[in-house]
Amino acid sequence: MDVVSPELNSLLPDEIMDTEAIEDVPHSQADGTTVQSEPSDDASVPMETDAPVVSENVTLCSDAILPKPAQAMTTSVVTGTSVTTSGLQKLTAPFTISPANRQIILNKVASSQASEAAKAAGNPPQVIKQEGQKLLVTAIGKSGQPIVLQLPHTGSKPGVSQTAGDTKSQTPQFKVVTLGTRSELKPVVGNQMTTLQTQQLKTVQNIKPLQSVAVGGVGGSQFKTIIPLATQPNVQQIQVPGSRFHYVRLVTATTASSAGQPSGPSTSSIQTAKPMVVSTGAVRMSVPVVPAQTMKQVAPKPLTSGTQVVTTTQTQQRLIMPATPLPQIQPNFTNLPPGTVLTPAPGGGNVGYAVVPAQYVTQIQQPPFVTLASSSGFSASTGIQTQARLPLNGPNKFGFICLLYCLYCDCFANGEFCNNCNCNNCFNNLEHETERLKAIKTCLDRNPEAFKPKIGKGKEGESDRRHSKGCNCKRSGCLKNYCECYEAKIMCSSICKCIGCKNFEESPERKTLMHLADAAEVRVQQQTAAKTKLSSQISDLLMRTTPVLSSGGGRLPYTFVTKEVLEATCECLLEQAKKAEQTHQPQTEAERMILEEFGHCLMRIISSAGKAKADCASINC
DNA sequence: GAGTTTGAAACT
DNA sequence: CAGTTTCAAACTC
Ligand SMILES: [Zn+2]
Ligand SMILES: [Zn+2]
Ligand SMILES: [Zn+2]
Ligand SMILES: [Zn+2]
Repeated sequence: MDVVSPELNSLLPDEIMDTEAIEDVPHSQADGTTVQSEPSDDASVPMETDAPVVSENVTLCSDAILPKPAQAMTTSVVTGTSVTTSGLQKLTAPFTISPANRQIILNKVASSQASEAAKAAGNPPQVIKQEGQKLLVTAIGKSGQPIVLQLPHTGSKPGVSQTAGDTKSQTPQFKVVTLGTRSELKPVVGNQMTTLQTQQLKTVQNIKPLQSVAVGGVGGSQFKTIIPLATQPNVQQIQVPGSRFHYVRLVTATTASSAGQPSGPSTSSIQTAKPMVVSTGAVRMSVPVVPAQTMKQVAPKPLTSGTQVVTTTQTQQRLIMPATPLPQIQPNFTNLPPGTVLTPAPGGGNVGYAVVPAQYVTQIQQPPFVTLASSSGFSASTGIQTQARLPLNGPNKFGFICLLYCLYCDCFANGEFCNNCNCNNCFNNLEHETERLKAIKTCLDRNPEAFKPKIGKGKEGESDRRHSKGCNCKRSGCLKNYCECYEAKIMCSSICKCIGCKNFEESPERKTLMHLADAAEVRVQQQTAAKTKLSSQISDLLMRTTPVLSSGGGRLPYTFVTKEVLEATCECLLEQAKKAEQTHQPQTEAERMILEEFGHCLMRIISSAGKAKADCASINC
């Protein structure tokens, strides 16, 4: 999955929801509508808490609440995305966030399966297609071997992203096939497809069977998850072993536990089972979040005894968890199996659902509803990993931490993989997909808006542009780039909590600043124009004087310092004088500046003359 | 380029 | 919600 880049995110919001997207999804309902979690629908959908059911286009939160009708219909956004083939590699968009900003998450297929599949597969077509239970990607990797994605043995997979790992999947060389990134989908949905996007789409477009789960929040903030479906949408697949409900795990299972882990608590610490039931208007999903390895150690409990249903928001989203206070439960969210993603609903914070890697889901025979055990290495209140910090030797951006604190790394915060930045021990890359997904989840848990642009898009005109949270400046007067409002070139609004704000319409300071900025810009332009003119005069002169030089080696000063050159030079000097005056430079400084400029002009003239002479010399020879 | 200032987000 | 900590970027010299 990928988080849509800010730019994309801002572009997609509403448009992405259009019906076209739905049409592209084969498994969408015939009428093109999606199942929404409207109250009325809730009753109609037989969902039991124990049986995690995910039907096609399931909207976890009722979209009906959304402001726009168009959004209500939405659902299908292919997430996931990037097919990494030898030629196409999309590093950005590590995870996908729905238009309204929500995210999606996916699971990975066990690497072993993938590798085996890869061996078995020949050279399939060039499109990703589903054959029975396998998803074959015909693209050839660097190794020359076809990439094969194997779906969970049972069949369909509502997996969101698939990473086809070759035998080396644990190494940086594994191929990752993600199904649909927002950026890639966007083209499909909208009309604005860029060339790049088109290219990226090529490979992914054919993955039609999709299952989309949209978790809607109130008021337009909803999470959407689109999961590739195998053949038929089978609800309740999650709980029945061997059923079609699977998530595709893209990265090798071993990855989580091995190499990449910095200090480890991330994977090994997952020892408790956390039954989670997310009910949406139409669907309720119960996902025992427990590492496959530890499943047996967990004593299954009746859902009723140790769980509680938490209903958040007006929609029917609910989380069914052990009846422990939320604060205590939260830490466990971080201990989900590698690849598990939680998608908190906006606003509520405790609403959402968990997507568990297929490997874990399939192994769950009896959803163990157990009391969650506390895990070490995680903050009790936030669930953020605290003990895995890497020693900071350098300026980091620092890899692992950077994943934990998305704000510390712009790349990660922007939903991109680190690339060409100076991160140390960076984990924000494909090689650490597991950690990365976890980090994404953590960030979203903490702040559902984490990957959302802070500045409103301003749909109807620019008046709408404003900081989503407002600034909190204390000393900058909101007239320096320290202020996010000012940095975005927008004025502070009522939601800002700044002190001593000078960044408002009538602010004299702001006006002065604006004028100064404008004046500076004008000066730069004038100066540039003057220099350009001088250069052209000189070169022009050069052309005209060449004959003179070649004929008899006249005296260069008189040859080059013509009326035009003099005028151009004077213009430069005058510009410099103006500049000095506008910046209130003392006379001595002004004189120095002008003389300096004069020196520059002379140098240009001399340089030109020298060149001309040299050229003549070479010509004569 | 080194050092300082600043405010967002995390954390308590 | 308020105070503190941490960080990277903005800014200054
Ligand atoms: Zn980084
Ligand atoms: Zn401000
Ligand atoms: Zn502001
Ligand atoms: Zn302000």
